[in-house]
Amino acid sequence: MRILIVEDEKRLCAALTQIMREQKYAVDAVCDGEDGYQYARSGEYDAVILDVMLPKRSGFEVVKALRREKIATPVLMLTARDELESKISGLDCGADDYMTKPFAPEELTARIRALTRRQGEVVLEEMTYEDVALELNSCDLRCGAKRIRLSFKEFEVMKLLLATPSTILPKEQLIVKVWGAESDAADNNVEAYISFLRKKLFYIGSRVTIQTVRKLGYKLGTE
Amino acid sequence: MRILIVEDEKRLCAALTQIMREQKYAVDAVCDGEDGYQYARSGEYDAVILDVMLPKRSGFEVVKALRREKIATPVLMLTARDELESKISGLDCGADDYMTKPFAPEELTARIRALTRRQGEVVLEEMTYEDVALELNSCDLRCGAKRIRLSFKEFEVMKLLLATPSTILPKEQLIVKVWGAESDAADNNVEAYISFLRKKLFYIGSRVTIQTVRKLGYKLGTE
DNA sequence: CCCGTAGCTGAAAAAACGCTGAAAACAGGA
DNA sequence: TCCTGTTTTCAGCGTTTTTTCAGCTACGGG
Repeated sequence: MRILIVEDEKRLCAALTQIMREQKYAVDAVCDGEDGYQYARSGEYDAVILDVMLPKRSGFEVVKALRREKIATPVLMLTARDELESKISGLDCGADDYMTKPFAPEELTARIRALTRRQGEVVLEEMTYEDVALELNSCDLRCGAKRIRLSFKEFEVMKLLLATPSTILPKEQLIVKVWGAESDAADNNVEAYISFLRKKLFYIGSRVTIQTVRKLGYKLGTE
Repeated sequence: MRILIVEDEKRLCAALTQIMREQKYAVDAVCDGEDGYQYARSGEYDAVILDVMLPKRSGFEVVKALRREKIATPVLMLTARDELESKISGLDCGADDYMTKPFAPEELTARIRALTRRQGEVVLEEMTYEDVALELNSCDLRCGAKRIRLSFKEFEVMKLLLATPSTILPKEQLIVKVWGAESDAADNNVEAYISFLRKKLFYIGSRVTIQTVRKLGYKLGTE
């Protein structure tokens, strides 16, 4: 779940971000109405938390503009207490809910839950190199019609290789990114996984290979 | 536009009725939870204003009962100020919005406008994937002529799986969306329901399967 | 051509993860 | 209240993933 926070007051913005992150939302935060509008119109968010008083464009303008473009992302407006007029115009502009400052974190999260309850999300993506594709949503490695499921760590390693297809990926970096900096994984762990991946690449009949660069690391190539 | 008001405090009830009538809504008012429930389940209202503290059945019970019967009429809950817990449970129970007492008439009308605006949304009859269909009104899972009733949680889980058929649905997300973010449901709860659903999919003879993606979650697929 | 280092890989052990049947706890309706 | 269907809990089991290890191969420098 992705949340966009549009709030110019630095401290509040940081607080909001933290609260939502704790609830496992992916948060982006911007601090003026123009940026808020530009980000929100991408349509990639599951909800927007929008202050009314903002530099450049007010929260009202932002919602109105979004709705005019048929962007239906739920919007929760933030208003100062005693700005009843704001509340009303906010809802009439097309916001889905509003909340007065200050507020309890629980209230915020409950409201966002209510707003996002009806959402579904669809993101399709894959990384490719030559004739192989790594399907990020299923962890499948595919070549033509043949496919095979990768385990979690295999997937992580393959992802890193595909991320920088032309450059050499040092073992050290693989260890840090896949096993974590703290871990005491040895070089041989990486070698084992490279071996697994080679078998799977072979199995699906790809002409992509993982090439060893002695003393330096690995890179993708073709036979 | 027809509005149902469920409020036991006589003066408040009269005030609400008057406010809404002034806005040209057709208003029915009842004063206990049982009546509120019976009236609301007729489904003939465009919105319900529902107090939490009510004789016979609490507002929570009423919403929950309505939602269980798949009555989607928007519900605005009324709670005393400082009953944050109530607010949260209200939204989690299936209410669409809440408002604290006392409140300004303009706020009430604005909120009702917001709630009734959402009515335009298209309501899906069923969600399908390959040879299975999930009937949203009856909670039945169907494959060809064979069908089986799902329990509420089974239904919720299946709905989420169907919402993103090609992508992996993490357990974490299932817990948050089905059990609620606050809940202390364990991974095993999800596993138990996946197991139930698999049995039912098998029972109706579908070729759809729920595939496990270790460490990541579940997704739908076919044998 | 030989040696030493680096890397590879099969097999097996260890750990993590997930599945499921059964029972208990719970909730709602008659 | 009891009964029924739902949800939670738990323990044991099976599977997959991950780690480990040992023997092997490939490479490059001298």
